[in-house]
Amino acid sequence: MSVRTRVAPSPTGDPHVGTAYVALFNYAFARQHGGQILLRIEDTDRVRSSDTSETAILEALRWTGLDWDEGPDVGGPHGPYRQSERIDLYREHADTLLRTGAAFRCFCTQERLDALRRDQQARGETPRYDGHCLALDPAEASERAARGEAHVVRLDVPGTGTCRFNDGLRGEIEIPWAQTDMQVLVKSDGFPTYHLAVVVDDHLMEISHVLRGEEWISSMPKHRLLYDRFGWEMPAHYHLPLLRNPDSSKLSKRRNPTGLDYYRRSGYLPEALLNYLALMGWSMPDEQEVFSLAEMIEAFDIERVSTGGPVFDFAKLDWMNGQHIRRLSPDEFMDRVGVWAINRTALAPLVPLVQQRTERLSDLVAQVDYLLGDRRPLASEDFDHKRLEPGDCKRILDHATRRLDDLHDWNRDTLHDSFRALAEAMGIGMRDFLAPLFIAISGRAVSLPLFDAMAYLGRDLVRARLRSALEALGGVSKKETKRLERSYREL
RNA sequence: GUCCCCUUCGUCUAGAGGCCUAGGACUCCGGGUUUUCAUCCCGGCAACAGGGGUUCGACUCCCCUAGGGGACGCCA
Repeated sequence: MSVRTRVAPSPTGDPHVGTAYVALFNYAFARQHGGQILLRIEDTDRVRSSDTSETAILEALRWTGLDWDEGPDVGGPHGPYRQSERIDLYREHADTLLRTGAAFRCFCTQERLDALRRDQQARGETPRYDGHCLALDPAEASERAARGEAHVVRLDVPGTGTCRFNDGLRGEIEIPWAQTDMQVLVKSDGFPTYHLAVVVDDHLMEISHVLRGEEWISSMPKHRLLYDRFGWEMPAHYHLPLLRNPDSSKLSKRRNPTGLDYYRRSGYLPEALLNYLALMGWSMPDEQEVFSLAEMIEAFDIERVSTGGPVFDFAKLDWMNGQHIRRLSPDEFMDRVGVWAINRTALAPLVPLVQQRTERLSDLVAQVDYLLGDRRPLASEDFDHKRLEPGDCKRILDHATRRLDDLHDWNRDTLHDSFRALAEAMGIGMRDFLAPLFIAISGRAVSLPLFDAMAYLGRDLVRARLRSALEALGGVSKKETKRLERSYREL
C-alpha cells in the first residue's frame, strides 16, 4: 500500500507555525516512503472560515518550501480538497450512519444542553450528552427533520466499556467510552463537524498515515467508532507533541509569535525555520543538527520522533538561522535579501510614506529602519509622558493588543477607526493615547504615521512589539492581567 | 473535577539492561584568532523528578507518587 499523508489546516486565522510543524513531518514521512502528501482545507466552520485566511495559509506554507501533490490549488484525483465543497458526501455518509443506527437525530435546545453540562460539571462528572433524543423513534425523528425542525445528528456512543486504539509513537491507549461524548456529527446548519469530515475524507482520500497534533488523542475513540461503523480500515495514527511556550503551556500567540508571517518578516530563512522545527521532536541518527529538507527526508524515521512537548527556543532558532545564512554564497545571500524585503513589491507600500519626507536619498534608511528591521530595545523611561502614568501606558498597550486581536481586516483605515473608538471608550485624547504606541511600534516618539506603519508591519510583528513594550514597562503580573481583562471588558 | 498523554543539563536532545565517570547542540561563563564587532577555535558550568520493585546489573522494564501538558464545544 502506498503511503499517503495529509496536512489539513483550518482557514480560521493567520498561518500558524504549528501548521508548518505538522506539515513538515507529514511531508518528510510521505517523501521518505516515496508516497504522496495532500493538502485539504477544513473549512466546515462557516462562521470563522475565510478565503483570506485560506489564501494566506497556502501562501505561507509555500514560503516554507513544502509542497503537496494534491490540494485545492493544484487539484488531484480525490477532490474537491475543500471540505465546504464536499457537503453532499458528508450528508450521504451521515445518512448511512442514521440508517444503520450508528447515529441519531437530536432536537435538544442549547438551553437544555447548557443546563445538563452545568449539572454534570457540578457533580464532578465529564460533561456528556445524556442520550435524551436516543429514545426518539427514528421514523418520527426523520419526519420532524423533514418538516424543517432544527436538529443535529449525533454519534451513538456506548456508555460502558473501553475503547482501545494504537498510537504509532505511544503504543496502545485505552480510554473508557464513558469519557467520550455523543459527538455532534452534523451541525444544525447542515455542515459536518471535524470528526465526521476528517474520517470520511481520510478514508475517501486514501490516507494511509495520519500525523497530527497530540491534542487529538482524546478524540480517537470517536474516530475509531466511526471507522468501525462505516466498516473501514483505520489509517495508522501518530500524534506529534505540541510546541510549547517557555512555561511549557501550549504555544500561544499571546505569549509568543506563532504566525509564520512573523518569521518571514523577521528575516528567518524558511529552510532554517524548517530545520529548527524538525529538531522539535526529532533528531538525526548521528545527531547532526544543521541539515536541509532533502537530508531530512533521506534520514527521516517516524520512530525517532520523541513524545515530550518541546519548548520553542528563539535563541536556538536564531543560531540555526545564522548557520543557514552563513552557508549561502554571496550571490545567494544577495538574492535572499531581495526576496526578503529589498524588492519593489515589498518596498512599494513605503514609497508614499517616505518620498515626501525625503530630501536626500540617504534619509531613507533612518526613516524605515524599524519597518524593515527590528525596532530598538525599550526601557521603561522611554514611556515617560507628561500626562500619562506608566499604569496608563500599560492599560493602553494592553487594551490595544486585545482590540487588535479582534480586528478582522488589517489596514490603515480599520486600524485608525478601531483605535479612535478605543481611545474614546477609555476617555483618553487621541494624541495622548497614541504616544505609547508610537514608542512601542517604532521605538521613537516621532516616526512615520503610526497606522501606516502598523499596516505595513502586519499583525504578528505588531503584536510582538506591543508585548515587548509591555515587558519594558515591567511586564504584567497574573493579577494585573485579570484587572486589565476586566477593565477592557467594561469599556 | 474526570479521562488521557508526557517526564535525561535552563532549553532542544542522544541513550532502546552492562559501551554512562550520562554524549552532542543552544544559552551562559572563561580563553585564543581577528584593527573593532561578528564569525571561527579551545575550555568550563549544568540533567537521568521521587519512591518501590524486576535483574548479577538499571537512564533504559514494571508499579506508585509528584510535576507538566492536553481533552472534556453545533471550533478545528
